Amino acid sequence: MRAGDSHQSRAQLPLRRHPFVARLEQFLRMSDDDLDSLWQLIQADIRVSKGRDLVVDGFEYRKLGFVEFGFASRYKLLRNGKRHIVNLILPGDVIGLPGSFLDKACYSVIAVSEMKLQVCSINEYVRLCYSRPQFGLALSWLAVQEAITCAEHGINTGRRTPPERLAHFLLEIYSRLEVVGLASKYSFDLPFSQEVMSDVLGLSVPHLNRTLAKLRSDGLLEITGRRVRLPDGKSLEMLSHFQALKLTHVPQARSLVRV
Amino acid sequence: MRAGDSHQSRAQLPLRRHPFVARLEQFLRMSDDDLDSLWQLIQADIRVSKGRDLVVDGFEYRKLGFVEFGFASRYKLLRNGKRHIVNLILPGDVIGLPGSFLDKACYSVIAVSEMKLQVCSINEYVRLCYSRPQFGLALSWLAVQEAITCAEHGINTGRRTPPERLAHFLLEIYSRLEVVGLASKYSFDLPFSQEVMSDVLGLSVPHLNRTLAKLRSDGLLEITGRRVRLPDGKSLEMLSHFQALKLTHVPQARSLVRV
DNA sequence: CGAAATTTTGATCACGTTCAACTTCAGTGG
DNA sequence: CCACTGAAGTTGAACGTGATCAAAATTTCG
Repeated sequence: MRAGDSHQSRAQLPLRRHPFVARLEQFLRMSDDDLDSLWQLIQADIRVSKGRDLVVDGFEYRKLGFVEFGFASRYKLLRNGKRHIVNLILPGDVIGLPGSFLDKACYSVIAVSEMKLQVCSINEYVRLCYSRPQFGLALSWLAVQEAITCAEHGINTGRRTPPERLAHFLLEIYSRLEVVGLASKYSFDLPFSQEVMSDVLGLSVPHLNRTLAKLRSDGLLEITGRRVRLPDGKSLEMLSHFQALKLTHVPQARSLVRV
Repeated sequence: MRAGDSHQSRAQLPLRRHPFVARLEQFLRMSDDDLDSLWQLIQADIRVSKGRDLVVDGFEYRKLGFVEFGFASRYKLLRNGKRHIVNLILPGDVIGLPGSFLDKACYSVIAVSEMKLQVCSINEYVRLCYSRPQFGLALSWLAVQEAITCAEHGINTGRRTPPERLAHFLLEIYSRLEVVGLASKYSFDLPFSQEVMSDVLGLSVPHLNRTLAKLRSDGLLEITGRRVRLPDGKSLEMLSHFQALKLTHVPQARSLVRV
């Protein structure tokens, strides 16, 4: 933890406990030195209030933002007035993926709650990748995870019934929050309105509401205020064909002996 | 082209003309030397016949396959017997993304036509990333592109009407084929049965068929055998809210001067 | 406390699924 | 060469699901 001390005041929590780092550690072993070189890229701590736009569809965005806390949604507005939420952004997620890889962002990102994030420029990050290639690989791993999440959303809306979709959604959020220490024992805080969830799942608000009621009456879901509990996780997993992702570790340079 | 000559016999076409290289060149400048070091990873040329499984859901897969020609589909079978195709794999695409990043692949890949691909082990590729970090970045760019494609499929099935979906799908395939030189002037060969397309779009086969008929009668689509023509690309783009992806270039090491 | 946002309930209706039959086409062997 | 086969494409009718619209109930927040 020694190497990170110089930046503690900015990060305001031990680096190793930042949810983004917790996520990286799923698949990448980082020395204190690695961690420190990553943190030196951070240009600013940003606080964002609920409802603020972070990325706007059609405009250039060339930063990476590591979410320390708070929630956001990445969405696209269609010409017919409908909105589709491509992915929800949770603590530990990166904002600017995929926006920073495009001339112009193709989705918007809006804060769903008060948020705090650390921001660096994408060019700084790429420079780091040239000196420490494992960060380029880490970025690949993150992007692959993003791709899988989106693919599952496609399966949800394409081929699953509304109760299956909702069950899958709840389990996905649960498992993503668990990785960063914000959920355990099938229980977590769900800071999303039903309108947001319906735009993720491709359902109308009334129908989502009825679907929630159904899962509740089937004993698969309990809601108290913002708190969600899944009393029978296994049944939910069966119902929704949910499988937790197990990412491999990024191989380390020295372990890759030429055959 | 000098540097690649030693491997010409294996690649069987000039390296620069391989569709995967054409795709990479969208966003990465590669020297002959870079290209050669990539091609040295190739362990085998593989030919696959129609209907063969390349990746199987639930099994380990630790390779990258660069498609020289032919088509495949990446799909998941649900317990209720339905199938959802997460993405179609075209010439220039990579097989094993995302499968190689997981303990066990979470989707299957099946050849939809005769195929040919060049294969290397994922570990060999990662080793290359440590010596030439731009390949790690390239992998990120590819994964981001994959994520965006999947996200658009989610929007398709979540919030677009069947004609919009189909229009978007046709334009997506067109623009992906165009990048690798297999389509031009809004015309291309579409080697997918209606059953495949319906599993991409989350529609039943009869309804997809009627939707095809509708686009045809609206003068937005002409089909002769396998050949597809989109007589009014602009209207299709309007109808489906389609936007071509413009990926940024991967910054080169020397262009990233510290501020 | 009042205003606004969110959640819940109800009634109607259109869209897309399902299932079935029929057609067309490509490939194969008699 | 034509008959046969199986796959792919096309069409039709009936049904059910989830959207839509509207209104009431509840919660949140200024």
